[in-house]
Amino acid sequence: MRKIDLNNFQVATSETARDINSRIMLNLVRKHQPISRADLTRYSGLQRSTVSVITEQLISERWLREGDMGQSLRGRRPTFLHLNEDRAGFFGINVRPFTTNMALANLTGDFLAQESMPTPSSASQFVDQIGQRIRSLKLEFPQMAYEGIGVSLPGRVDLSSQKFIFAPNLNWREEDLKERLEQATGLPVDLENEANACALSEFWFGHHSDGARNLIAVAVSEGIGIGMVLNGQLVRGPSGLAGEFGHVALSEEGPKCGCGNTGCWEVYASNSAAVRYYNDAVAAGRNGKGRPHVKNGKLHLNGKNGSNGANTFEDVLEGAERGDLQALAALDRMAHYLGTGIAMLVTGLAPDAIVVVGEVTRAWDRIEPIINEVVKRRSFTHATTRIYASGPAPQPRLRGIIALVLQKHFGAPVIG
Amino acid sequence: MRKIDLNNFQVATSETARDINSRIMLNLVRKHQPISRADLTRYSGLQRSTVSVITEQLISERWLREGDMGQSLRGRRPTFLHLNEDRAGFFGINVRPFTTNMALANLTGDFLAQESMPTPSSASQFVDQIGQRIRSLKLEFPQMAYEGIGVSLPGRVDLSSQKFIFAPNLNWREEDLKERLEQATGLPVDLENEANACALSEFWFGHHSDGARNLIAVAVSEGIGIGMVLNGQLVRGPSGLAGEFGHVALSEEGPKCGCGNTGCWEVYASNSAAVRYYNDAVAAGRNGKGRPHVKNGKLHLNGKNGSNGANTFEDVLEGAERGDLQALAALDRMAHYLGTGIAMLVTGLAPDAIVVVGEVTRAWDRIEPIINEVVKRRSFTHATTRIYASGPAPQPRLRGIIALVLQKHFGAPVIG
DNA sequence: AAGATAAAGTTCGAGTCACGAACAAATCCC
DNA sequence: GGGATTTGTTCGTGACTCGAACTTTATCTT
Repeated sequence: MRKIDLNNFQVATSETARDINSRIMLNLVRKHQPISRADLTRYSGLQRSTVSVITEQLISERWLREGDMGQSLRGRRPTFLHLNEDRAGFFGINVRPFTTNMALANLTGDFLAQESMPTPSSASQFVDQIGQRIRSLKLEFPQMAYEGIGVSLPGRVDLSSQKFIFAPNLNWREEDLKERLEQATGLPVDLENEANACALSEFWFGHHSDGARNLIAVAVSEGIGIGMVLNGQLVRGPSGLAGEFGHVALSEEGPKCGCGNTGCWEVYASNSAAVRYYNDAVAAGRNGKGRPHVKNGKLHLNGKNGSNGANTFEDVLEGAERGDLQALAALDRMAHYLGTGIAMLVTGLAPDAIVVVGEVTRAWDRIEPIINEVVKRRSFTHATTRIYASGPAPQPRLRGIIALVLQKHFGAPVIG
Repeated sequence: MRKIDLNNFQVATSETARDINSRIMLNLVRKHQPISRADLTRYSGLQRSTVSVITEQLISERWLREGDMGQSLRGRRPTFLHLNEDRAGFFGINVRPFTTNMALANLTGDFLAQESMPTPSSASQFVDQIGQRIRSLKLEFPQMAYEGIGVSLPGRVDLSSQKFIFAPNLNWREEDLKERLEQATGLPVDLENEANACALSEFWFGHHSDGARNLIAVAVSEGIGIGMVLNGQLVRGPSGLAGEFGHVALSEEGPKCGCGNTGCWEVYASNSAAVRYYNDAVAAGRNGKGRPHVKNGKLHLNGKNGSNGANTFEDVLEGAERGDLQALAALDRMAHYLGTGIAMLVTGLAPDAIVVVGEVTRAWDRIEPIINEVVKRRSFTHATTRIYASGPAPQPRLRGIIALVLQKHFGAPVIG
């Protein structure tokens, strides 16, 4: 039950009922297509007449289209309805520190086109380049009705100003990206944190989560970001800062983190942490020791990510695939701490599922049992959260940011 | 934006709009009463005619009543509307390990009667005794229309079966309390975890949280329970287990907790923990030492809560009020760890506010600065969460469980 | 082959609802 | 007392869902 927000509510008009029921129809078609009007009445509980009128309207607005006839044991054969794949173009843009991906998707969430480019060094250049690509894609697919743009960012987006803040790995200035991109393209733009995008992707496209309304995405890269869908809604907190579990301390003591705190989860379990473990082990190996440096009971931090030894997380992963013992040990250690943090999420939020996203899932076979063991040992035993690597969808962030824009048409209208 | 739950949704009928708008009216009256119809049209954006019809209906159903005339600078004077205090009796029952409180509240949430009794030793006796008291209260207030019963429990309630599970401090068997109480009283019954009740109390009755839609309650007693309101909704997780942050480990090593894990937050920061600190200090004092027992780097656990020295948390609080240094040290230590856990919540969920509930708030002046210092140092600095002790409301659990039942009439109808 | 049966889908009148204009009531100012 | 102003009500209109009746298109039975 939701409390009505008296600072920001919507009264119901005579069109509200149609609004709600159209959304329900769209969702039923999305889930069950191809589906007949008769089945829609059965699933929805609405009257046949009402379903007829609503679908007629959705067809005339090109959200739905009629397809083939279905079979029936006796009586008139049903006409199948489908989502209209030609309608509604959504652009999704996934900005990562070095690479930016872009896709054009239709109503069903399928990608019609996909592009990749080096991430520009400033927001201005980004707006220019994206604007240009969108214009040329629009020319390439002239029959689409374009609906909006979603941008996934490696940082948090302030909810009220829609400016993005905190992109430690992106050297853009805090700018009004949303408005500038809207002006450049003439389309509505939504910015979102990448972990939130991953959570949305699982929520809207993950078939396993059929009835799951509480999902958490753990986006592991240079840091760790958490995206939460609870009660079927993205949890962003009052200003968009919710989800920084990556900066929760796993122990009172511990290595210093860039955020000012010490012992943050992401200092132990991010890609950078694995690189550090690996470099330390390699260095220690050269010194004739078998263990990483430890000074007064604390981990020894070798400056910034992988600066010592110049290894990258890619190197660690490749090493592990080759069977390099030091790389495997680094990964195992990372997995152990991933498990520790995930145990915290399982205990505190008891979601249906937790999805791990990031390069590290390439080594999922290796790390999964470690994570499971730690979670089993260190979490509240009654929760039955499933933990898995982000599915076969190649680009969770990109699909998630598409889900964000799709939501506007498939989500329940906010009333009351 | 909410995704429509296709396993469990509600279509809109012709009455849906009225449903929604009535709720909005009720909420506006609740917030602004006394208020005129004219002001309701201004706040709501509905037409004067619509407001007239809706209020007339709400008055005929006795939700609202007309009151005095208001003033106006010119023109006809407005008729004030109020919530009808005589309508709608809600029973709230707060079950704690030793004492059970009960209250009868009206639409405005004011208590008309309040009772207290020792907590029965079994659920059967509980149902019998409560049934009897409710029958006699109904006779005492015959004009009320009774709407429901809410029960706050020191444990978690399974969402699907509505059985309560996990009441480590309550020796009742896992039983179908809900149905039995409904049969005994003829009223709908809702069970809820006490921390969730506290969160609801703050959300519905805390005037400070005017626009706050993300609140967390930290209920500190023998253990630590967390109740979360995020996006204006209680977060219970798929089966009602969300909120067990009390069993998140603050460090890899640490004292064993009853849950099986080690180093749980509540082992460090609950009332029982403070008693343990105090008893250890007293024992150490007798041994001529000034510090608690420590064995191989771990805290020394003296059996169960306060068994050594037979002190209670009440003793610690009284000791602190008298200025007993050992009691003050125990409290300070508890406060430190309360801060550590709260920092986790601030970092991970960045709510508008965190409310601390429990006996420990009697020493709030002492512990607040300690908590604030730890939170400031150990949480993500960008969040602006306010932390305070549960307000002057004498019985947060009781008010919260009333809020739970009130929600049914003031919450937004679930559509789509 | 004709009629019965059944399922899909449409049409239409009735009831509910919010809207908005017109109207009635109450009060102040000059 | 008359105009201005604000509150609150009445009533016709259009949007919506409902449900019954009806049409269309099949299969099954005899």
